[in-house]
Amino acid sequence: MEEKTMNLLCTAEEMDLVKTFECGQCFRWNSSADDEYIGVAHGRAVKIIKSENNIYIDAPKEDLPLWREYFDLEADYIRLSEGFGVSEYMKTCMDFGMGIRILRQDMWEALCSFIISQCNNIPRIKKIVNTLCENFGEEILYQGEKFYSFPTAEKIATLEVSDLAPLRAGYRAEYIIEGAKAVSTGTVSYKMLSEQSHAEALKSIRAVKGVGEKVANCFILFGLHKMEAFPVDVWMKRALKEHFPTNFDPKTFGEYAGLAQQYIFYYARSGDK
DNA sequence: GAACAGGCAACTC
DNA sequence: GAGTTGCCTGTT
Repeated sequence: MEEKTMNLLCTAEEMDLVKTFECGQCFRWNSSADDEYIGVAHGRAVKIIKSENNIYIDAPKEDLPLWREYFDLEADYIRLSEGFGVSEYMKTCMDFGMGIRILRQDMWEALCSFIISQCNNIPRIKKIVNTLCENFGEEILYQGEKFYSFPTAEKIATLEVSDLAPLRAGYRAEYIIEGAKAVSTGTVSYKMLSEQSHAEALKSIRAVKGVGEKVANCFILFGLHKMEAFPVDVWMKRALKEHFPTNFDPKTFGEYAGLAQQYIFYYARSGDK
């Protein structure tokens, strides 16, 4: 074990590794053992573990602020949830999902990943994303194993659809390249979009071919960390139909509706309903 | 082999 | 603007 730089990140109560990494928001974190995940973010491979009641990360002390930001640990999710209402159902969802952190992922990585997600299940999304990184990312050696950074939009923008054939991404390949071009040319920029309202950002990102309502909202929530974004997929449709009035408006949840969405979504996907 | 999947664009009315 | 259809690929 080369864990000489393990540093305390937060308590296990603040962040639940399984919930955070398995709730469908990210595709590059994998369990490497019990209570242990390895992922690639900020161009580095990093291990994170749960021990006793704490979460430790294999990163130097000076990088802790960076990782605390990535895991959104400065936000108090209990307080952000105050507008979610007090229905039994919402309480159940929140209890079940407590410990989920909405990651501050790289904008381009989120855009690309959720373009790939359309009409796909998580294992296949992970496989395609992984192949994309292996083929076009930079090699990262970590604890004797090879990992790969997420390729830059600039790099992907230079490719042809045929170059992406190894991904087996099907009709999404064209959309990946369209997204890469939009980001690399600055048509889509973090600065611009983060300064826009949710509605404006939605319009901006939907101008990219292959980005519809659902992918756009995932992008805004996970790539821009605008918490009012409320992605509705088939799971959410089912849950909303069952537990909320017809024509339910996410605005009811307030400006952190996206967090409510994650709690509902994660609970719906758990199989308990 | 047909139907379908965590969605989208293009087309129809 | 609401509804339908084809799309790559993999799985059932």
